[in-house]
Amino acid sequence: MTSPPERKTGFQDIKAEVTRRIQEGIWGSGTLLPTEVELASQFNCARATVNRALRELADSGIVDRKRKGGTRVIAMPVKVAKFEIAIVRKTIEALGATYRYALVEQSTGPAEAWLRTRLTLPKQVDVMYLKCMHFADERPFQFEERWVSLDAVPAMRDADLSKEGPNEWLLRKVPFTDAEINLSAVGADDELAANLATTRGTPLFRLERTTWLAGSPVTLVRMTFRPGHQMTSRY
Amino acid sequence: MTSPPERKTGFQDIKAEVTRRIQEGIWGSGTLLPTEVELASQFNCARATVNRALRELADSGIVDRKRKGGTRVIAMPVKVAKFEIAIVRKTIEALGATYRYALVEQSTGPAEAWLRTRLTLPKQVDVMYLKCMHFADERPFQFEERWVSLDAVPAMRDADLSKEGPNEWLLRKVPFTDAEINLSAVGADDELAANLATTRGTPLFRLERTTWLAGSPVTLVRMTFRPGHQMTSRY
DNA sequence: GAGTGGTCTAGACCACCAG
DNA sequence: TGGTGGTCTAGACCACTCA
Repeated sequence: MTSPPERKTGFQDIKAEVTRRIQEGIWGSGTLLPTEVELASQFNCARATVNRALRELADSGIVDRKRKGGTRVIAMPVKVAKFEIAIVRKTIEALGATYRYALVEQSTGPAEAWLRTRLTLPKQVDVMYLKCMHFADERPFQFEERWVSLDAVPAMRDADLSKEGPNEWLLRKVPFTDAEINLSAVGADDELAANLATTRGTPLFRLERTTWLAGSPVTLVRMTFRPGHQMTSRY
Repeated sequence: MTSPPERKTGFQDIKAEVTRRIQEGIWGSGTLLPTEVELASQFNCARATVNRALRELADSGIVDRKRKGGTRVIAMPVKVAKFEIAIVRKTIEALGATYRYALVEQSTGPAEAWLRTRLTLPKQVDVMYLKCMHFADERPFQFEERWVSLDAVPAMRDADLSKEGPNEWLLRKVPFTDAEINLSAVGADDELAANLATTRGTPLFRLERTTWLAGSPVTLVRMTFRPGHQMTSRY
């Protein structure tokens, strides 16, 4: 026989096969799939193998699983897109450009009302306010504004941010448990225009991230990118 | 003894404990974690349980795993943010608003050069071009432009898009295997300004998605949102 | 070559929830 | 309340890769 190696049925094969059946309409929207036991029998493998395959499909938002209810093909899938949020330096280096960082401004003072609201901060907490620039091949790439709770990160007072950006400093020093990311489009004001070498009103892509450590707010960062910046994801 | 229920150690407990140790700096950046066998022994559970915990942490971008190399804490983690991309109607209904859809324009013709490039289309393929609007409580919410390969979706020619948006129609009829999502900020041109009830130059948030079915391009959709729109993700 | 993670198995018990 | 998925176990073999 010239039969090829013929690998055994793995969870990846099952994922592929189930996906195929859904995509080809064999199992249309809302269809109730066979139980794990049945599928295991059909695929001639252990139930755990089927379980892993279906569990991962559920994670991807392809099917919905309920105890006793079985596994169903999701009718209008809420697709989940994963975006990789790397630190700016990595992003720039990935573009093949040379990275440079510059601290523009640094100050400390009590948190303003809007910031306390945004961070869920108790009254009267000191925050450090930072402005910095990230360059790619000496051209402006990203303007960063950041507010750091000195209550959560007292060591920030003594941080040397002349060489290393606050992002990397914080990543090294302070862990966080929760984050909220917010994407939007804004028009350049005079400061943004000046820093990003563009004109007032230019549409710019902005990413804001708020992070907490065990319920306590750590930092809010507002990153505004040079004109034309895009975020991309494949799945 | 008044000992509490004391659930057995599960993979979730292990995930939590490992996460804690990383966050508290017990296992700093780059640290090599104990092997699965060792951890299983420490946690008094089966290796498979540790395996699942560590595998999921690797999926989250917290640790890096290599055969023979062991499991390491990632130094500068590339955070993965998951954004839910629901159909517009769902998004609007989730806001508690009433959804309305309107088809603005529809035409069919050969694909232009830029589109062929964008979709990896072979020469001379007919595409359907669509413009539609999505309203929330009768106010403009999203302007949608779409190009559909009639080669991949011949049934599109006969689709009734007067009541249902092309997005929902396609989701019901045509599966896809791969997608690329692109986020950017654009300034409103005259058409966008008119459709989204704003003024020329207003910064707008845009989401473009290209989808393929088994390597063949299906559709490219360009969704531009009303001023102030944001996308949010928590993790 | 040897150590590590990747995966599968066969069986078991449990928790949730639709009928 | 019974059926279904959720999870764990103890063991096994394999595949990658580092030294």
